[in-house]
Amino acid sequence: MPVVRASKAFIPTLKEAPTDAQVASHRLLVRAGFVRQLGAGLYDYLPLAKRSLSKIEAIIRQEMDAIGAQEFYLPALHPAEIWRESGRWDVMGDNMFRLKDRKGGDYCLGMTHEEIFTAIARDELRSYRQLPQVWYQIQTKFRDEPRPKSGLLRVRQFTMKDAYSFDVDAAGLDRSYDDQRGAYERIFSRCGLDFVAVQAHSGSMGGSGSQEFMVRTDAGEDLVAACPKCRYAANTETATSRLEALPDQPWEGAPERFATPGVVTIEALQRQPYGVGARRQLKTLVYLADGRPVLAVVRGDHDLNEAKLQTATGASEVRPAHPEEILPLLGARPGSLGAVAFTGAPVFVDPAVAARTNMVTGANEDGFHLRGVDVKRDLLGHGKVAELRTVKAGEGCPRCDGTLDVFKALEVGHIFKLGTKYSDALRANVLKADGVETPIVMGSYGIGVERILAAAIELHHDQDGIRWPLAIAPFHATVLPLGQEPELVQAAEQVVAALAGAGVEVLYDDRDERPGVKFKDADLIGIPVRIAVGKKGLAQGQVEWKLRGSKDVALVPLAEVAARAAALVRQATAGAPA
RNA sequence: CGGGGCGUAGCGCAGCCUGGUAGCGCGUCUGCCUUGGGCGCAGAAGGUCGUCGGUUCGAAUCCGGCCGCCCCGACCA
Repeated sequence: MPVVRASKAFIPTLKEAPTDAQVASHRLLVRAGFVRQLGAGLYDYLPLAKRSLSKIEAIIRQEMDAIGAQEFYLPALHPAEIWRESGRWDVMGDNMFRLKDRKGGDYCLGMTHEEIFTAIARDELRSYRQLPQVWYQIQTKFRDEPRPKSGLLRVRQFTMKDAYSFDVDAAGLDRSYDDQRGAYERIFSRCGLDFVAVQAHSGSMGGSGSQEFMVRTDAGEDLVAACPKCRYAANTETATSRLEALPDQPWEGAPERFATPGVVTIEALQRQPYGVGARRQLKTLVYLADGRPVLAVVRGDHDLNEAKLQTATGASEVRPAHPEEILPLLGARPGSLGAVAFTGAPVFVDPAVAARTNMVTGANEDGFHLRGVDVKRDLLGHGKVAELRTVKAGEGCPRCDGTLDVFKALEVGHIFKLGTKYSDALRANVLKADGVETPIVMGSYGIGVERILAAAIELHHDQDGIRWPLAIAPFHATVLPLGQEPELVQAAEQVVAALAGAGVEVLYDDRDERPGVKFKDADLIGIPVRIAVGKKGLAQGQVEWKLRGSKDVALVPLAEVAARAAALVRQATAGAPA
């Protein structure tokens, strides 16, 4: 095992981090000399980072290979045609980096590789006998994120392990999907991450089902709803909850229009003289789904979830309508909108209000509302029930009698049952045993490599720096001679040689620095085992053994450290498939 | 895309309001000193003040355009 000497290594640590680093992983990666920023969402990975990233990739490879997945390496530069075939050249919009070649042909930088892998399957797979196939690669992806942020957590160029499964039928897909899920659990565990697998929104990938692997951290951008009593856990983009049924006072006859001058908020309608509780109001929101207007109706005190609206409409993109788009459509401004008897656009109604009666909503006339609205009678004739609202912490679990917890989380992996969306689009078919041609049933499975790195730091750090899980630490151990005296240096080099001989990866801090500097850097970089060689200990033939995660310092005979470190490394990196 | 902030030495910042000398800390280099938690002393190097234009005798400072970066709201590994 080669030894790295700190005096020669490029490990540019900093006393102060740039102020624009907001999250712990970003701050520490910069301070500890792992990364530097090149541009918005673009990072230089320096040698320390490269070492850790390579370890993460190695774990991913081992687990992929263990379930029979085969590694590929495909281009990151794609001709536009293949994306046009699947229809995603347009769907991906501004998130895709696009460019032209010298002849004027359209190209893009790959955001993901469903199209490319599916094209290979289409061209090469003919028979069900060749299935299942599970293919993967570890490769660079490019996404022109509207807002890169949080260091490595949201960037424009990143490394993804993406895998694709090809089966004859849904049962085969289920098996491939389960294999991947198992591999993902082992990968994240081995990388030292606590994670939860949650039910997820499929977004632009399409398909029937998907799960995200989430790391619970405030640095994350997703919200997960989870039940501590049962296994239920879902991204709030799909999570549902159990709500108490609300009693409604009876109301005879048709809705009644009443004047509400100047009232344009739920809040205002709650106040006197109206006194209409938010839970008795219908909130009507106007959105454009792929450019076409739609209405979303939720309870007054509930929040619309745009991802759910996207699912309900089947659109690839939804956005709130501008006020000037709303007025001509509904004849009123926001604040007086309602969906009663409105057929000018599709209407979606949240289940929480589907059975309600005697509700109040806008009359589509500025300054007027309607009361006595019976949702089933007045809205569901033309409208459709669809999950639209965002669940909140404290609501009932939809699966048991528990109470939902809602927390922030970072997505590190996502697995999808794609079905035949891409095989249909690209005509990737095989012949079944009965001689009939059938579209290949696909799954797609992604892991963000740099996100694992950053997530591990979010989970494992303290005031002094990073506390790497041993399996993905840039080095297993660091050896610090606490002075330049020949006997110290000689003893340190003896320890270093023994460690290297025992298969331990060592950073040897041979710099002519004061002990304080070496201790600070060792803590900052976060190497799991620190072996300090000082005069006092050496007089007894001992060196200091300290683990980054603990306060305890042990004196260990010089001759025993290597075996001790090797045992620790063996134990911590166990779990690799044979 | 909507809103806010910033751009001055490698890093962190002051100077700008009220135009005229570009400064501080850390880091770097040299020497001495020190050697168990980012020591101490002395000396030194290092800046087209993001960029283009305007105002002015004179612009880091005032005005305008552009570029870049960060943060807050809608997207994803």
